[in-house]
This record gives sequence, structure tokens and C-alpha cells, in this order.
Amino acid sequence: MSELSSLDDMACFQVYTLHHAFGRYYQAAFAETGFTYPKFVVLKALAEKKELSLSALSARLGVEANTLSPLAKKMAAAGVIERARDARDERRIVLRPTTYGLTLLQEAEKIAMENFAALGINQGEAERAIAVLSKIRTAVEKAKPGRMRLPEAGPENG
Amino acid sequence: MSELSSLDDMACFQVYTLHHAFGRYYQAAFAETGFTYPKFVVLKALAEKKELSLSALSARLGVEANTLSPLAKKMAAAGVIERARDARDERRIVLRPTTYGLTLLQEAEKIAMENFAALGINQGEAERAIAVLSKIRTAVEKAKPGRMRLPEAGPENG
DNA sequence: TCCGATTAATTCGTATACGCTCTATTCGTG
DNA sequence: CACGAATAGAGCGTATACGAATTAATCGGA
Repeated sequence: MSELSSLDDMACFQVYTLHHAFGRYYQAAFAETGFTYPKFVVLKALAEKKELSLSALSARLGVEANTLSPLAKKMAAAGVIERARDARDERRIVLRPTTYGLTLLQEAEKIAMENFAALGINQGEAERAIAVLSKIRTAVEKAKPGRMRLPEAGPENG
Repeated sequence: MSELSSLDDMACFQVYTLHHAFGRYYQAAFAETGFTYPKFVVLKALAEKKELSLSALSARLGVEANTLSPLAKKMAAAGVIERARDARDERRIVLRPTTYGLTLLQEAEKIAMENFAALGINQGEAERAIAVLSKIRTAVEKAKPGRMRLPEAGPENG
């Protein structure tokens, strides 16, 4: 258990690396549409719930609200979502996909699913892995990490 | 198979989300040390091979060289790694951890392992998931994604 | 040997991400 | 109802990421 583990044996590293691989992959897939992976995710989350406030979206995606705020503005400017203040609570911004957004999303999802299917990953295997990731995520989000401290000696030699 | 799948059932989304969760987690763990998760990964990759050129590191981590280039400069400035031109091939930059870097790495790894252990994730389960991620990564990196095209109609309504 | 092709690293512009801080609104308790 | 506490977004500065273009060095045939 306390063996020196290689980078490849660490969950965080595989996630790190795969995240970037997916990013480049989707960037290529969406290249000429102005779409990106984060925008796709936002749109899909909104479509699933019909509408979400910014902070609800933040909780849903596990991404901070200040990251989503400008993203939502850009998507609204592109006509993909609608962005309005909640009359009930003037603090809240409510996001909704537009009809155009839903059309785009449909197309994007079709491509995404075709592409994933083409990878030839075993379905059951993938599902089990996904479940484990979800569990790890919950644990990581809940946990307060032990904090690293600097050793006494600074950098002395090169 | 062609059911509408929820965001939670998509491998890419779980990876996306967990990546960010890990990022915040490590940022907190390394907060007062100036260390970050990407730097930790770079240092560990170098330590495992003793030294790597920038492009070899890029291949190892699955991150583009132009991302690592400034990162390496900052790490060298911090005295964590050494950064030198290869006399054999003047194009190459060779990166090596310094003694100080190795000390730091040791401390960081200790914390990382303790923290992960504290998550209470089943070991075998985690290992199987990691193996699947690795397989998916290979497939994704190899694949040429089908490309999405824009539907005819632009955004008409809000 | 020499010159085009390849490879290595960097630079540039842009897109996500984060934490911190600030403002505006709403809530809750007296 | 009044006022401090909590919540929602937004703005700021910084750190990673990417693709495309650039420059410098090496390689490989004719």
C-alpha cells in the first residue's frame, strides 16, 4: 500500500490525462461549430432540467459559478441559451436553452455518441468505471485534504 | 444503446467533473507551498525517468509541449528542476529534478497518498477503474472523431 | 554535399478554471 | 419592521490548456 506508485497507477493522473485527451477530441469534433466541450456540457445540463440558475448549474457540474458566469453570457450572445433575471428573486440568473440551442445539442449528442461507440470500449466495463469515478468524486468533494508543508531547506543547489 | 443518456452516464462528464474536483482538492492540499497539481505531475514524471526532454514529457503526460514549456521555466526558476540544452542535439531541452525538487516531491507524494487513502475508496475497484480509464485514453488519443456540422438554421428566436 | 523535410521548442491569441473580494438582494430573528 | 447574516452573481488576477504559426537544429536523399 505504501509502495512507491507510478503515475499510471494513480487515479488522479489517469483522470487528468484522459480529461485532456477528451478535451482535444471534442475540440476537433466541434471545431467548425464554435462549440466546445464545456459549452456542450452546460447545454446538456440545462436541457435535462429545462432551466437552472447559475448556482444550481454550478452545483450540477461541479464547476465554480464565476467560471460559468462568462460562459453563460457568451452562450446567450450566441443565441444558444436564454439568460434572464428571476423576477421572484432578483439575485438569481435563470438559464434556459433556446430552440436553436436544443437543435445544436441534438446534433452534438449524436456525434458524441457515435464517436464514443467508435472507440470500441466494452459497455459494462465502462459503466462500472463510471460508477467508481462518481463515487470517488463524491468522496473528494466531501473530503478536507491534509495539507502539505514546505521542508525547512529551500533550494540550495541546482 | 441509443437511449438519451444522462450527463452522469457519460464517461467524459465524470472525467470532466472529477478532474476539477481533484484540481480543487490538490490546490487546497498544496496551497501554502506554491505547488500545484500539474507541477506535481511534472516533477513525478521526471523523477520516475531521472530526466526527460520537453517533448518526451509531453508524450508522457498527454499534454502539449507548449503548455509545459512555460511551466518548466517557472519550475526551474523555483529551483525544483534543472533545465538545460542537450549538447548532443541543440534543439532539445532536458529537464531533471533537483535534490530540492525530490525532497518536495517526497513530501507531496506522502500527502497525496494519505489523502487518497482517507477517501475510503475500495482498492480493487479503483484499480479496475484506472485500467479502464487508461484503455479509454489510448482509444481516444488514437481516434479521429467524426465532426459535427452546423444545422442550416441559425439562431432565430431567443 | 546540399537542400527540402522533419523535429524541438517557443510565442501568440484564446478559452477554461480557480480563489478572493465586492455588491446587491433576500432571509431571519428580535 | 429593522438590521445583521446568508446567498447569488460578477469582476479581478492568475494558472493551465489548446491550436496555429515561427524559428532553429537535424536528418535524409539526390
